[in-house]
Amino acid sequence: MNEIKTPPSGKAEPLQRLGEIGLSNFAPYLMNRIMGRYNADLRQEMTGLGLTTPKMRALAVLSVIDDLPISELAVYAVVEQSTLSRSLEQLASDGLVRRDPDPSDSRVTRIGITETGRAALDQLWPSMARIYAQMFKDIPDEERQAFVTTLQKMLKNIRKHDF
Amino acid sequence: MNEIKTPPSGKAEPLQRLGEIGLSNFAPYLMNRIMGRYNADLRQEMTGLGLTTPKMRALAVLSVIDDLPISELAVYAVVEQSTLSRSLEQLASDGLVRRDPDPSDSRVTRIGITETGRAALDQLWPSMARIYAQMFKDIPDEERQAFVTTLQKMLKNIRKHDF
DNA sequence: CAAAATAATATGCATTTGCAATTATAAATC
DNA sequence: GATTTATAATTGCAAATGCATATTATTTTG
Repeated sequence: MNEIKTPPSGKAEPLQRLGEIGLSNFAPYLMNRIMGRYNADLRQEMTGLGLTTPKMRALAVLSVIDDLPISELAVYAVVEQSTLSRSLEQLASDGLVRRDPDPSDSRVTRIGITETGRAALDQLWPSMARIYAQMFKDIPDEERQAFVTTLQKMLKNIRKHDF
Repeated sequence: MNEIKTPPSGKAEPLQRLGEIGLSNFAPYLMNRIMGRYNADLRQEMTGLGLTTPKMRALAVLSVIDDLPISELAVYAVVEQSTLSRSLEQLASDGLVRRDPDPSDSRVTRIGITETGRAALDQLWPSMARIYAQMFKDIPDEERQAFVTTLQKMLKNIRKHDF
């Protein structure tokens, strides 16, 4: 009772509606709810540090993969290119990132994180880790791992780029 | 190789940084990436129908749980209350929702979906279902079910309200 | 190799957003 | 039961967002 009905096989069925699935069985709904809270909670911590969600995301990505072209960073950071452009302007003027012209393609600007940028992120990290831990409270390691594995498959299924 | 290091046991460890975990092992990152795509893909379909993300979310929730106070709807729909207030204004004037005063508490306005609202959502639903199917392509039913179960636990862990 | 098509970034602008403050009502406290 | 405190919803406003476009550089094509 309460699981998603599986089509018997093959044949196209009259599309199951959201009301029949139920909000709490619809993965995208649950994910939006969870990430809504996660991002809102984090935003509170960021404002104290003068960061916004796009800025924080850019820094977070750069802390792992450095020296990215802006367009690639936009994909990784899940921020609109135009929004990111403006965020980077500020991050650069605050000395949290560096802008380097790409030597082989002069259209490209590569973004790198500075020591100051890393420090800013480090200040935020404990909050991120805390909210992360809260999310997975009482969820066994094995389940967590399986969950991440599924997420990786989903990203592969849905993403538009190869990264 | 490439899994999250588990603290040996007990003792507090020097916090593991994001770079060590890796973006593709960090669940919130993956979830933001996936939902970013999901929402962006959906937005495209919505604009054709004159809907925005907040409006669509309100309708989607109402299609499952009707006659909600605005403040509760805001939580379910993951939309800021002030934003929702304005979205509902438009939905109401377009005849997609109904606004009823709560009989027992005159501060409260209860929102209900109209037939027209349901019809609008029905028009969008095939796209939602298609993107949903794409997300879970080649992911076995059992895995999908386990994934949703974990999501439900996570929401319980992180949410601020009892619903 | 000139012309056209594609790509990376920035920017103008209208719209949307989120925060704080406001208004109206209800509940709690003294 | 009057006063304080809390809750629901709206609204003013500055800031952020997304789209379309502009600009510059590269690649492709004829």
